[in-house]
Amino acid sequence: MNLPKQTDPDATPLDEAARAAWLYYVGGKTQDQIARELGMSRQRAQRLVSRAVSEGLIHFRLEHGLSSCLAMEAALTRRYGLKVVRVAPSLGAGTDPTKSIAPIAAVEMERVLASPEPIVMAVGTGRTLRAAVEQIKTMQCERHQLVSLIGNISPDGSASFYDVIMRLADRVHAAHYPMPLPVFAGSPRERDMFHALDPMRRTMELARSANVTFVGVGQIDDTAPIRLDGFITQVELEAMRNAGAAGEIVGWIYDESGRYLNFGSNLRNAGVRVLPPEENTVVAVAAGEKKVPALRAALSGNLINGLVTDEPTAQALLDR
Amino acid sequence: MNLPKQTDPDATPLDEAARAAWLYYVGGKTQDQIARELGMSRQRAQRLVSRAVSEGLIHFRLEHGLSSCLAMEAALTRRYGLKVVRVAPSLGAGTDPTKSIAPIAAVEMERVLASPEPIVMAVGTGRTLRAAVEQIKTMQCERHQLVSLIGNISPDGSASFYDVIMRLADRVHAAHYPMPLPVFAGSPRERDMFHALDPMRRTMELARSANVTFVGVGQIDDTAPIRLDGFITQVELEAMRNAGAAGEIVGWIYDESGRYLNFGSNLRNAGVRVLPPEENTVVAVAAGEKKVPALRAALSGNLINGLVTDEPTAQALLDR
DNA sequence: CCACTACATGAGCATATGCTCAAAATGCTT
DNA sequence: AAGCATTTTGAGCATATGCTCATGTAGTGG
Repeated sequence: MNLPKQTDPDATPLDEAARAAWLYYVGGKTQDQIARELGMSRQRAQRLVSRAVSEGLIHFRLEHGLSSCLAMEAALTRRYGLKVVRVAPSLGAGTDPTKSIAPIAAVEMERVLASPEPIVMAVGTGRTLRAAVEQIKTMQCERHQLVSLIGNISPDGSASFYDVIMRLADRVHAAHYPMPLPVFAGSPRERDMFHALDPMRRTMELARSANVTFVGVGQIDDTAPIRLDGFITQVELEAMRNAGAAGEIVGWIYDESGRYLNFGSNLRNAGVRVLPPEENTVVAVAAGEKKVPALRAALSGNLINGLVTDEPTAQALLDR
Repeated sequence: MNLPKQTDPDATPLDEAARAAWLYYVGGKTQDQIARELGMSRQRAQRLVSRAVSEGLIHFRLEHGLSSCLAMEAALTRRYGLKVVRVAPSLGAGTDPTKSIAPIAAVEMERVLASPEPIVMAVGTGRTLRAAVEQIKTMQCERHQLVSLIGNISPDGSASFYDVIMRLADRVHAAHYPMPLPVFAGSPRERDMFHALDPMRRTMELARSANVTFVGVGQIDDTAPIRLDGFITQVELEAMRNAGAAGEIVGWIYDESGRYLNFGSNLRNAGVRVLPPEENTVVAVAAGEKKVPALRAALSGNLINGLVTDEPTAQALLDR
């Protein structure tokens, strides 16, 4: 056995965690061995490993497509004519589906960003997308441009609630264009004023020219994120539901056949809405029983031509 | 809790292993929970997880460059003017360095193969390279061409001892050109006869035109792989050592300043030797104390302009 | 149809892991 | 420099993991 090494003096705490995780997962050593090698207590080694996992320093990636998931991907492609489909294995009914689709969505985003041609990638917001971005590996993407589809000022005035674009830009080192706007303007007139600003116009134009777009999908029910996060009021939500609201993408509410409502909060939405894609690719990242109607509507209205979801959701979209 | 699911009737054993590993590593569940969810005994779940790891269905990847390794990479780049350098964290003095460099080399090869332009990748053989290829993820690389630098018939007549190119082609679905040749011909004349064959000529030409080359590096001492695998005799090895042999790349032996010996077994080598790269990239994948002199020689003779190695080896190459 | 090999299974157990808690260290404010 | 809050540390312990071994089960060749 080796003599206990002194820990490198110039190692950051994260370095130590990464090294411990490397020894544990790649080297297959026990935490006891690692502790001895690194000259620390076993508990400290244990904490470093667990920290590395929770901080995302080490990633687990399934390199084997599960045949059941592959079958669903093929079926979804056929049924809805999609360009991009990934179905993540479920983690069981009790678990937040975000946990399973985030790593898969991250791989898909990496694949897109690996393109050597300069691309414009537009992104929405939301918990799911945020989780996915956290799992993306660091890359050098100076050639690409990232643009947000949606304002980054939430109703309480704080910037960046689920600040997807900034995190993404951090990770992949690309030029990025957030929208210094409220998500919803106070009135249609106020929104028009914002839109008249020159830099805003340019950013929105960039967003509309995106080659690839990644968005979340919100359900319209009592748990509607757009309502829970305080973007629209309960009253407004009810009105939209009565008008046939079925789902929402970057705050734009559409009905069950995927047509945007020309009504209510949509008149105040200050962001860029996603239009049925032609050459470009629009990938929805969403899973969960509650989101099935919203996804079905977006798919039948061809608002999206790509999907990252999990097994139960895929199954639900295929049933019937 | 969920009712125990019946295992899918159409799931292959590997599918089950992959699913168990997904639930374990990505889902963070205990093997007990997994066993219940999948309707099997805990031991079975345990075996599935361990199988998924050993079969490489699940990969562990460090997403955080250790500062000490990054520093060495920078230093090696500066010292030897390299285009590609990766230094893997060590797994401790007792552990086979192959284990640590294989995953890093795999990432590097994936990066090269991700190129959308068609490329020609030449590969050597060896334990290390073979281990790296096993860790490469499956890809669709129909646009690329893979070519072997070295015959695939070993001295005992069996084809494919460390059949790197076939495995690689399997994984990445690219056109591939092995060399249906013995590694060493019986005599220079016999070698010339092989080389006169038309298909052989074309393959060798392809190999010489490679954009990127990945090779192992063999030491020339009592543990020389070229000797242990029975390619040359002890007597021949001694003669080469006396003539100044310092290392070997795809069976071609070079001296301490990286010049190929015009002598002995080199006169019978039927493969394509690696020449000092100009536009193209030649990456050596090798680590271990024993390989340091061979690596140093290859580096100072500019036989290679890329290196994947581990921490102690990098340190040794930088010391002095 | 039987004997044989090779591999899969579950029980039992030694060991590894991760959680909780109290003590110690660190940093920040006054 | 003292006091307070926050974080880090290791001990102890309950639980999870993985190994060994005895037994079972399928597949193969006589």
